[in-house]
Amino acid sequence: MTSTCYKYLVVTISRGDAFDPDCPTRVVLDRIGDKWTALVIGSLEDGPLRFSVLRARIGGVAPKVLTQTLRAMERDGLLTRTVHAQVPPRVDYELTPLGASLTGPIATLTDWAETHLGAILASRGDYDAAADAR
Amino acid sequence: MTSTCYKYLVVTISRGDAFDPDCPTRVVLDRIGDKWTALVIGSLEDGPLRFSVLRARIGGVAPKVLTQTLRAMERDGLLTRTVHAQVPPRVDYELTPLGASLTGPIATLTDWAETHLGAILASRGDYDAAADAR
DNA sequence: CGGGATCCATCGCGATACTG
DNA sequence: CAGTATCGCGATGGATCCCG
Repeated sequence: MTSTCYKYLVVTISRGDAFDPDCPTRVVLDRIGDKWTALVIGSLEDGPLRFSVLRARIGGVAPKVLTQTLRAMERDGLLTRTVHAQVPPRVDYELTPLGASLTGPIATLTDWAETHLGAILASRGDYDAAADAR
Repeated sequence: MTSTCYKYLVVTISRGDAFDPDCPTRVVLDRIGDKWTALVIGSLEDGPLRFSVLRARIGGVAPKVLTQTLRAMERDGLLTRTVHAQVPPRVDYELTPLGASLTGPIATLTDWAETHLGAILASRGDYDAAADAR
């Protein structure tokens, strides 16, 4: 961790305002840390999808919430929203280059998660067992 | 994104239960996506710190919330909590190898965030300006 | 000093119903 | 089809007070 951004994080920590809304890591974490954004990115990796298909692929997401997620991502320039003037309505969502480039960092996180999930789950088991014993 | 974990994500998506609590990416995202965990990891990178120092370094975090964060991280095996039997009490927190290894993926995310923050903020500005115009 | 206990504000998220 | 409107729950995070 030697990037300027990390320095920024350290600096903001020492300044006591690490939650400066312009802290890059915070901005990104607030976006992909929500419940559906990472899943949307994964679903759109192979190409554009329309609203209903996206909704079916992800499963279990309420229309309102999916709309919220997509709007936030559009606002951040992660995807484009294309309305086709026809009946019935058809709206396509497609990752921008910016959004597609986020798959890299997510993959890194995903690889780490896959490698270490066992350790995390085991640690949780131990911790809870020790707590129960008391 | 060709890891097994990503396949797992895709599979769980197609199964409609992508929020299976055992989805590795979800577990990790739920932890580092919270408000303070990433900051704690950054603060502990250079060595162990005691509670009060950690609290001062991060700034703006309530004792209760910091305790919650540290306990969750301890439960997941990301750090160790060492109570020194002395008066006044002294408790040290230190990253485990597992916790330290998380700095890699976080750095990747941080680098991406630093590189693209400008584009995100610009996109937000455009989006909001267009919305205001209406 | 390092919390535990309690109360509380906020907000993400979800279920349901309705519409251009 | 692709949303919007409304209602409301539950979890996170915070403020305050207290204790070993």
